[in-house]
Amino acid sequence: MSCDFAQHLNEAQLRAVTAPDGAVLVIAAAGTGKTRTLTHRVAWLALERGVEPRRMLLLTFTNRAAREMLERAMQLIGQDVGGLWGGTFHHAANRMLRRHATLLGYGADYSILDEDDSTRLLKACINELGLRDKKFPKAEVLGSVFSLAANRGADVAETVADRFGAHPVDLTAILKVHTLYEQRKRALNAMDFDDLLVNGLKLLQEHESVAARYQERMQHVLVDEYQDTNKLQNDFVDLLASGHGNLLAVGDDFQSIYSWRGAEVQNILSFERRHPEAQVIKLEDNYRSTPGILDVANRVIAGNPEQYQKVLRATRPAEVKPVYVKLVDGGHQARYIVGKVQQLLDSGAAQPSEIVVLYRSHYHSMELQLELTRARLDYYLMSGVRFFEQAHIKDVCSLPRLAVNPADSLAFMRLMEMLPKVGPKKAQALWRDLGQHVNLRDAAKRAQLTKLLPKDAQPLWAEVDAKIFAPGEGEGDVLDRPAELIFRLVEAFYRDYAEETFENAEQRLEDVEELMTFAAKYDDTAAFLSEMALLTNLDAEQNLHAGPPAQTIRLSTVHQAKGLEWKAVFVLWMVDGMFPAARSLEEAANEAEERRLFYVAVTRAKDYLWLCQPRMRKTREGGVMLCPPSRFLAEIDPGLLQEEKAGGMGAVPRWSRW
DNA sequence: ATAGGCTCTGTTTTT
DNA sequence: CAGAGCCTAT
Repeated sequence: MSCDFAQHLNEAQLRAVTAPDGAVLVIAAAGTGKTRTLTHRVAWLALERGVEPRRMLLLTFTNRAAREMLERAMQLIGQDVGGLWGGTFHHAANRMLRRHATLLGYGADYSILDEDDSTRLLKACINELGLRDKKFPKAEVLGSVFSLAANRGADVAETVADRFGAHPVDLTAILKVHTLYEQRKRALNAMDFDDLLVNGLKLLQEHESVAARYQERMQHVLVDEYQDTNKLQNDFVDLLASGHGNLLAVGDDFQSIYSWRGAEVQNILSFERRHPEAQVIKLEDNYRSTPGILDVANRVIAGNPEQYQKVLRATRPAEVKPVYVKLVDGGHQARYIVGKVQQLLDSGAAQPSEIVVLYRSHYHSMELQLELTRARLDYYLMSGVRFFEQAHIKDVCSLPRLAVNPADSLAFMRLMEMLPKVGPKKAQALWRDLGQHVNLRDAAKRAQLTKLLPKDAQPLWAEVDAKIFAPGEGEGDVLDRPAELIFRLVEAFYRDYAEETFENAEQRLEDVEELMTFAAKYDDTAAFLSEMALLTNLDAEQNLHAGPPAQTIRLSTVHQAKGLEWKAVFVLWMVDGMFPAARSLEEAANEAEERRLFYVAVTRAKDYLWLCQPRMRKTREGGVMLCPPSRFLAEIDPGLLQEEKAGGMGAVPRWSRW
């Protein structure tokens, strides 16, 4: 049952793992065994220090990271770590708030609004205030500014003024929208993603007994990806650990890539100031990449004058240098990559699952997707579409949502708008006439609803209602069984609706099937819904489709590739305006973050790295536009790269129909 | 007045 | 590929 820590770890890792109580900051450069260190720390605390897993809190950036670490820790300890809290900040906050929301004036069964819900609600607020105007900022834009303010713990007015800079905006009107939005969320008994963090922190700050309870319970707080914490998360962690001071933070300031979401590199840079007795341990021995790749990585990041200077030290033998290819255009780039992928596969140099193509923005992968399809190469897109935010998933979840939270007007309207002759206006009128509260357990209320519906919808809904609320064979209330609830809605109504509404109804109904399988694990509708809302697209795919297909190459944004590694990495569109992104460069300070993003891309590679630079791109009007090479390429000494000539326009595919 | 169908446009990164 | 905006049918 014991575990030989000294044998599994290098000297620096071992110091981190066996550090005594108190604050510890681990600066873990890319590929230096950060996950290994964290999981061994958990195991060490459990085995050598006798800390029960349930007294540890492990905060991670993604659910995937949490799951991975818990699994590994479990293997090391040789027993279940079920009691260990592990997950994202949003998850941890939600877990606390589910228990104590009433202290903050929320109902215990509050809904969680995803981004789509938030935007809709904001739109409604803008309309209601009569501000819908070409010149008034769009709901999406306001949403992101409000969110930024929340995550920075900053003043909304200042953030808005800051964000819009010189552009003339009606600050007073924007603040009115914000106030109304906050009121509406309250009326809905709902929290958006930011509210989870805001209220999670507020709970601890304003309710000493609650804070004491969790401080007592969480004897050790461990935080992953610390460089990407924002003000709220940082305060949350500091507060939780303030009693015993047992806080272990792991991060790499070079990989801070979420400032646009309110992440504050200063949190990691000022850690020592805030925790003067903290031990600081640097991990610099890289086990992932070849020296050639590390040379490039070190070179790239040298352009950023951050505080914790560190050099990635190679532990692997030298092999080939990273490749730099100039290409004619996006099509050429796509054909080149497909060719190289085929070479890698044919030569046995890499398995499909060991290959990734990275890019700055989702749409950069369009041409490559076409080309891969033509070449009949399967690929797995780490997509930008969030599973839960797809229309059909939200449609079927609107019923359980309303079941849990009778004040959730968004869910109610969504449900009603699927009925014939019911659009936004009618749905709103219904909501008003029903007293802005629809408790599905109340049969009289449901009857009243049916009566208020337009004639075309009445018989349909009456039947749906009857089928959904028919006394079931199963035990307990249907409303408490999310899978059954969704199943009944689908059978009574949604299957037909989907077939009439969507071109790809079959596909969507398959998604719904998978959703039901997932839902079946829950006998608590509220728990199911918050889990759904907090799942990212990646997590959803892991959970619902039993992981990505093992034998396909991957396409991913650099952001989503954080924390992962592949044998062969291609980086697309190394062109100024795309990587770095034009919009990021509008503010000078963002260049450094784009550079860190490039650093993240480079350090994903274990053996092979290709940097691709097309010379031109298509414009909207069908013309072409010359692209200057990415400024980051110029920062790399030419000697560190091997330049490859990609012949002509690339081979024209044999089976091309054009 | 409102629902629903049609066309056009324009895309950073995500818990 | 979805969302805004316009048009038409009720």
